[in-house]
Amino acid sequence: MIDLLILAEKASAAKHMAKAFGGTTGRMAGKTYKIVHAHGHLMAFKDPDKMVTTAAAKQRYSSWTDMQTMPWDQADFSWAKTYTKAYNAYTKKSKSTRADITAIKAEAANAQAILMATDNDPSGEGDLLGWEIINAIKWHKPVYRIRFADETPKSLNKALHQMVAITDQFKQGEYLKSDARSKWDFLSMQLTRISTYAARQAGYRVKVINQGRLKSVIVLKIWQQQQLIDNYVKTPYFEAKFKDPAGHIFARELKTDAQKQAARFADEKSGQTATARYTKSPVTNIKRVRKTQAPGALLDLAKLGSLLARQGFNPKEVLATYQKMYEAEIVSYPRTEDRKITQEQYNELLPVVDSIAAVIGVDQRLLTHRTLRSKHCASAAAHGANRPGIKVPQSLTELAKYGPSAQAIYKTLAANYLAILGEDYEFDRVTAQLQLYPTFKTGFNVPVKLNYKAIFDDAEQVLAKTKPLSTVVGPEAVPFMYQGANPKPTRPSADWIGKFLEKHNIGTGATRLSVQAQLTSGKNAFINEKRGFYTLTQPGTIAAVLVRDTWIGSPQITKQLFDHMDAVGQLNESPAVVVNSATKVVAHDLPLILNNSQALAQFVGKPAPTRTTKKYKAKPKVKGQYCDGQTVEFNATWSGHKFSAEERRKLLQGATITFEATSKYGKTYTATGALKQQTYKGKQFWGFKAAFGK
DNA sequence: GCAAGGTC
Repeated sequence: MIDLLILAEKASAAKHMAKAFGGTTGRMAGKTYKIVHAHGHLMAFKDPDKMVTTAAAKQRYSSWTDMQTMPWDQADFSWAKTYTKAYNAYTKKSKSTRADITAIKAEAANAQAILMATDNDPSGEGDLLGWEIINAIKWHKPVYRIRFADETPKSLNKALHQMVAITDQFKQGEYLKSDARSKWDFLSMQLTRISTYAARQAGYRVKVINQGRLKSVIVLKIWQQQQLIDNYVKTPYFEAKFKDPAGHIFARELKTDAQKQAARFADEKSGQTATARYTKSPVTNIKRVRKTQAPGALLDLAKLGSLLARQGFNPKEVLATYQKMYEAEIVSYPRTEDRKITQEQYNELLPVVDSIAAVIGVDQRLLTHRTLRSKHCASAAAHGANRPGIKVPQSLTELAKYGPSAQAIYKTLAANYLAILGEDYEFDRVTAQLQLYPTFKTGFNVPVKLNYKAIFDDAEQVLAKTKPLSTVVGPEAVPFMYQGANPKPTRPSADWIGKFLEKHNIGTGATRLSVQAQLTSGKNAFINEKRGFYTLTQPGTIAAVLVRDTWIGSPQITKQLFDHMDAVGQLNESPAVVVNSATKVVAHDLPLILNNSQALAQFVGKPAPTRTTKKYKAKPKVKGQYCDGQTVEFNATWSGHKFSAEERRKLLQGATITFEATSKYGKTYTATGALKQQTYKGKQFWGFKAAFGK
């Protein structure tokens, strides 16, 4: 018997704990222990029709076509969970998690208590997956919880001394809120059924039109942006500005629409007239101020994905390659939420920063900033921002075995990390104005010392390829007519969607990239991706048009969900209120989606005419009363033979008949048989059944 | 056939 069975979320966490506590089994703080681990969620909700008991309910919750069955009544559901299938990328096989549960159960049989040491995610997901396992093994003895700031030995040992008892899961806010979240998302599946039905009703032969609070928002946002681009009309304007001999532009700062209207003219002539009112003016009030800028935030996976998209790597490949590099401990944990690191994580990496620099060809003399800036420092960061691992590769070429993007991943990730060891970028801010017209101003930056920017330049993409202007301003500037235009809307891209999702706090670091990978791959892809730029496919356009003006397509829905989840987490609100709100969304969106299907023809073109192949042609039927009294319907023709009135009468009497049939190869043969109730693909039907072999 | 959230 051991005192504590320590349950870690995943293999890497278990490994770090073994390192911190002195082995997979052992004794620490006067207690014997053993470490086991899951791999994320081992349990998931059963299908809707498997969570209800009566035959009528089972029928209701399996329907994809009867809109009267929705919204679902969540009170009908048992919310029972079952094992999931875990996909192994190496064996390319899916395996049930049943074996993992059995193994943990066997270990628990020898333990006095379980210590839940899963991740401490802000969403409570670690608590949810921990309880799923504890419930699945039917554990009724004490449960303790630790929450660690990161997985370094120091933090893990510190957490161990702050162990708390959490024996009642229904009083634990973290569990309650993530449980409510998972039920909310589960109920949102109805919107996929509704959308699929709506598209088919409108005549589109679609597979599945997926909807959810990530998918719908992404697809709708891309569609709306595409509409803006399609409807964009370039409207030129003409405005008076000044230019000095070096080419610096002096202009008025136009903030409000009124200011813009007063200074900009739609026709060239008015622009010329306005410009002609000005004369050459001396430049005055030239100021040079030395300024500094600290390195930017560290990367998360979505940001890394979008940086690499510009180099032609797709999210799916980047995810897979990163995962392999993580398993080899060359890079840190991929699915992190963190954009910061703890002091411990910083200290851990410090001894190897010079060798990392050598591998990616960064000048080690630039790495002089050996304290962690507060802007990059978090008091708790379970995994910390995406960064290089403690294991440093010998060279970049050695990384090629992990995948096409491996070298690019390491170079980008390492350079971004090393930048925080560089000194602040130094530049001069130069400003000046015109003596005669002081509202006309200019301003630009002159680099003094690149410092961290020589390691990783976060603003790289913004820099134009034009030659920088001379830093000499003035001594005078002449008026000229500037021709501008209203800006063209940005093309949807991985980067752009990433920023949008982050702004609205939709999805987590892990799901933001994985849902984009999902939407851009497979036969039923909703998004075409090319070098990071997005366009919608036909099913993608259908999905978007269907959720116009709906709640599921609005980023506000996630905001509301999260606000309510926080209240549940604080035990200030009943979880049922959160779950109920999903039903309200379905009730609100159902008629809108059905109505939106009428707009499909306008935006995605008319559906292709239905194929009239033999396979889909309805066969003529015969109806009558069978000898047992029930009314039956069966095909009027069987294997090229049309039953005569006499044969039909006999068949309904239950008699055996014999006739000449024609095979599909044109050969005639004698068939003997009777009318029978049969099953085809799980569906029952009545029809002639030949007694072959006679 | 359905979600989003973990995981490999």
